[in-house]
Amino acid sequence: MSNIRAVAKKAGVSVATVSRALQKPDVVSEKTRKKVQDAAKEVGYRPNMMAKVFRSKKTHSILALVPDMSNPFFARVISGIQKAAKARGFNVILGNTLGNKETERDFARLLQTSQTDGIIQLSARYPLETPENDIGSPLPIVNCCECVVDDSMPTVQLDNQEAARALVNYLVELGHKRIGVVAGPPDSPLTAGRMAGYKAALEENGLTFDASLVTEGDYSLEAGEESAATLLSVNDAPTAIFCFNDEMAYGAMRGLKEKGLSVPGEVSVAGFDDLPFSKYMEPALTSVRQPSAEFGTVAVDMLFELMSGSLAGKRHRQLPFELAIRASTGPAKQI
Amino acid sequence: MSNIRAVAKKAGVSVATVSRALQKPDVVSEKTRKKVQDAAKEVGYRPNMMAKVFRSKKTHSILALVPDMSNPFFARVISGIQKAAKARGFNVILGNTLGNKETERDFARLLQTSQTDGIIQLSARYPLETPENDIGSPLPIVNCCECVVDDSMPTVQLDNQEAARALVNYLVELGHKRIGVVAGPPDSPLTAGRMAGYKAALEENGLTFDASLVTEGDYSLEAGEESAATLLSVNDAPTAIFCFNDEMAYGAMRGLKEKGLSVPGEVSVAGFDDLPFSKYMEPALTSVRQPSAEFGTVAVDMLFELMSGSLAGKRHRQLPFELAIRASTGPAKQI
DNA sequence: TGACATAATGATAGCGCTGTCATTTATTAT
DNA sequence: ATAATAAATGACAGCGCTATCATTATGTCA
Repeated sequence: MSNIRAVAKKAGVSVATVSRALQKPDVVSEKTRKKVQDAAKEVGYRPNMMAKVFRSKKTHSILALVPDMSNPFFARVISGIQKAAKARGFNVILGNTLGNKETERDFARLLQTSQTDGIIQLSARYPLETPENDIGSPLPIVNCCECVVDDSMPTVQLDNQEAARALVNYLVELGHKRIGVVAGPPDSPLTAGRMAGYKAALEENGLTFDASLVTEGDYSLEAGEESAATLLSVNDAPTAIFCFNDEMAYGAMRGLKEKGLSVPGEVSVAGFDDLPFSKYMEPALTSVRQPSAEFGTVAVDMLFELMSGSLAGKRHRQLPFELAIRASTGPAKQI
Repeated sequence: MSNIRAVAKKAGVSVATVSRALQKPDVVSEKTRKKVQDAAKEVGYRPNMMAKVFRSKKTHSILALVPDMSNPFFARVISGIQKAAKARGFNVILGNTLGNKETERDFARLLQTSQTDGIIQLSARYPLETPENDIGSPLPIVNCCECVVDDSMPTVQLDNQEAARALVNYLVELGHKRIGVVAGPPDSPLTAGRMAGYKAALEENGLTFDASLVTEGDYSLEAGEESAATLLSVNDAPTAIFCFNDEMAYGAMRGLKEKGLSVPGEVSVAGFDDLPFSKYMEPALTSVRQPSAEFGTVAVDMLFELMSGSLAGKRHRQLPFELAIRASTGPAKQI
């Protein structure tokens, strides 16, 4: 593999000039630039990026930490991240943690061993919280989509509470008084935010919170199906079910139909995320739209500001949600 | 940031010994190994991976080239790739090409500039085919899921032709004589393979091929919807529609319902991929199951064999498909 | 015990590149 | 034309690590 020295020799200049001609073309004369470029082409020069990275201490790559790649919502966010990163000449390393704490830390170590310049994490847990990992200085990490407890971490998020509140308010307007919830994992701040919105909406409409109407799911299709069954077995079963993501809503719809209940005739179902599929479900799913790809873009923007030290006061950005009202929700069945 | 020299000093040994103690623990005495490990911990040593990579010329990363991350099928394959790579201590760099030729080449260049050890590509086009990129020696690339024309490239694939044939045969058994197709992009070998299977099945059942029953789609939900409309407008419209992926099948089902046609009562619909969603559609979608995660695993296995030079004779591996018969297909409507 | 093989360690070059500083060349002002 | 300034280039150290080879310590056997 030809190296920078071969080019220098061919072009009759020093290696430093070659490096300059290729990296910062504006500081060399047009004549030598041309000379170097020709020589590079002639000897088939391919810069060894690893040497460059090693020397310059910039990897030009960011790590995307995600609990589950096959989750379509995350896939879309990552797609946004990748596009934005590429536009800046950065690569994206994929860290699929499967929710595993150890794996998260393994990946986070990439940052500490200078294999990546920054991290965008799509989960709640701060991956570097062990004392062993505490190296004092703030690391370039941006949290995306999740609520985080640590206020100092830069975040891009939805106002989950407000979104949940809006959706539940809409269900109440339709006449629903018993609204079931298929929530996310109980320890997640995101779950907490949406639950808070749910409760707020109940309260402002004079409805009492009933813990038996709340189930927990892991965001999978199966979880939705099981939760629907659970909710139906409750005394005075709900006439509407609010799932904390669309996949669980799909599962719930299936569960309801298996019990012979029509959606939305007998039970309304709503989701969260508004995946592209949701429009195509039968009936089409009511959901809260999250600007998935934009999450990625904004997160990348923030990470770059953070890395360049120019992250202005606003460490927390909020993207707007939107209610996507479709056919899976309808007037409450009169009892 | 403490480096290897600091550790050496602390442990009272040479840097070479530190390197050995940490990289190949079995060649140093137990005593010094312990000494070095303690010293490393004490000074908070974090090896600079980039220096290591630079020196050893091994990046321990592979690139996954994929046309569209948000395609759930690809997302699952990548998930498999990532898991398998991680098990071998390798990272996965994500290359979302959006089908763009230039972008593909940009990413492929990572290999040539020693930023990655190998590539797994999930698209058909050979990314390094320009003369500029031709550096003679065979590069460590494995093709996954796609059919490739170039016989020398190692591949993991489904027998797409056989799978399509099996599915169409099944539709014929149900009594369908006019079977529409929503195919993939016309230039894709994968499309060609499945089309060949479709035609073969028609032929062996004494049915004549009718080009007006074939539409092309880009694997999107929308394409399926539009294609369904197109197929319905044909003279003597099909009683069954075979889509080359599940997403288009979802779209087709929606399109049919919009025209007031019942599935499978009036028109049967089948897909390809068998995404987890398909079981949850209403009606549940008949499809060809592809072992998505296993694709990733096997591709990684092959890539490692290729990189270590131990790839045995079999450069083409085939994974088994399975028909997932569900409610979206039924007996042909009698005319 | 001495001769030899083997295991463990040390000394050091250098991977390919970039950043710094010194030097040369071109440009402008006087 | 000369001095002062700016632009362009060259020389070279060294990033942190690993690979190689030389050296020393340890073990084995007659």
